[in-house]
Amino acid sequence: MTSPHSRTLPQRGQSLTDQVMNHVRHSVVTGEMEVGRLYSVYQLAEQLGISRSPVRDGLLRLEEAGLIEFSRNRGFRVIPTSPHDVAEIFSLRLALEVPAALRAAHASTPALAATFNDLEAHMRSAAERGSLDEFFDLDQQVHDTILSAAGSNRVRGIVNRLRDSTRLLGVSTAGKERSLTEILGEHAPVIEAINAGKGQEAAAAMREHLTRTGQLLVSQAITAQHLDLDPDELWRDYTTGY
Amino acid sequence: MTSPHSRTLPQRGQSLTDQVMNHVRHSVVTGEMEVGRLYSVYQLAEQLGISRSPVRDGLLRLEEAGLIEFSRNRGFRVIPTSPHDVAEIFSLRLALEVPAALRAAHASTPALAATFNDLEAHMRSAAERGSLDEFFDLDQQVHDTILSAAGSNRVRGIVNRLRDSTRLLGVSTAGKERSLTEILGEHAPVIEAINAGKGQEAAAAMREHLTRTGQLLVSQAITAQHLDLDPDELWRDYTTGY
DNA sequence: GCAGCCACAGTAGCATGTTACGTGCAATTG
DNA sequence: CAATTGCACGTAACATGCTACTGTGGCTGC
Repeated sequence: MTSPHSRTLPQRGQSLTDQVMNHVRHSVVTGEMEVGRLYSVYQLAEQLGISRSPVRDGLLRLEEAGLIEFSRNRGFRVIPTSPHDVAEIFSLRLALEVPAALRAAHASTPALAATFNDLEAHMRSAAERGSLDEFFDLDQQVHDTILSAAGSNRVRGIVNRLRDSTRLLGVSTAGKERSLTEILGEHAPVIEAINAGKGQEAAAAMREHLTRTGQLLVSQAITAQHLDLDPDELWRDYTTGY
Repeated sequence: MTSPHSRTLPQRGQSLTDQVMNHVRHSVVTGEMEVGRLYSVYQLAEQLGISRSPVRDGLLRLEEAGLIEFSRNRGFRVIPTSPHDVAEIFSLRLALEVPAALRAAHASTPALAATFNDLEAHMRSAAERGSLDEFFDLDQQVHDTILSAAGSNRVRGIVNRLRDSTRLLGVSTAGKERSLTEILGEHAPVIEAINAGKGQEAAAAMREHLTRTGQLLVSQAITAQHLDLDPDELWRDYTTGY
């Protein structure tokens, strides 16, 4: 059971700890692991055919990131992402990524523009094919590239961590292909403004994009969890000031 | 040495892992551990008289927080905090804490005001006694309380993690007692505005406070590391847009 | 029927053995 | 003398044994 059989494809550089983290993240978005249900380190280690150490290490890091929660002597569970959480996360992204777009515009280069155009083309392709996984992956890359161009390396890490918490909602409920081309359409002005070096416009476009996406996800979270909340009011509560 | 003797006092809540994290943090600010030098898990475990597991766990979490860095099969080292890092960190805090001050003002209550006044009194006392440790501890509590009142729980975690990275600079170089009363004087308007429910004023005062502190720390970092940089220019580079 | 007690199962946390790998050094060779 | 290769050492990463603790369900007594 714990022997190193076929599954042990080490996949260069990728430590078992990282693999565990990816496995859990992936299992959550695919629904393989239920939110709220208790799991144990023992169980997961056996399932993956590895020992408890890397499993424990990975889970500890996921706990640090706020994705899971340990219940003392009972196991761990995936923390449900409430509409409040979604609103808070997007208020954060507004605070961080809107200024980053402005800064990225000021640091615009031809090489950067080429990267953006490339990413945009791929996104269009993914959207037409309706490939959700790929689309969201590219979406993240666009945002990451912007943050990188803005020289905000710490923000990159923070935003990437926040993304984990929202993705399970995003992928599971955003089944509308219409949303994909819509989101794509929101990216264009951001990229265009950055490439043109127009900071204020880039910031405004980014704000628009994040606001739309955030409001959409908040609404989806509310309906998915059968809650009786006013999405607009909730959104306003959390984004006031940002 | 490694046998389960008297040291096995269960000690509520405080796990060995946490103790390790605190030890490393403390050792860094006191200069007991040199920035950039290689240390090993083995070494540290023996020094603390515990096994490698909790040491490793704690260091892994510190790595996640960005305080240390593992070099595969070589050991770990404390990551140096460059003036650029300081500037980036404060640009982040500006983006997060200024809106939080505004939100806190909107959520002001008498109980909150009492907490603030209490903290302020303690800070004054600490400043007069020149107790740096205590002062910075209280400073952090003030900021934490503001974030808490603003309902930004994720921001609390993020800011607290950022603080670790700047503290080693702050404590080791900010030896001037003048700075303490100065910082204290900057807190007053923030607290006052929050208690009065005046959001805009609270935000402006927080911006002022963070700007001053950040610029001071950037300058200190530059001189401490004997670099030839213009603090104002560096500061402007990182805080544009925030 | 209810409350308190107790025994049980499962878990987190810690200790320690094991393995494979990166690094620097020294010996060897062209 | 310089470059290359082989080797020894120290380390991270992983595996696994162990123990104390805690929440849970069944049992007993009232």
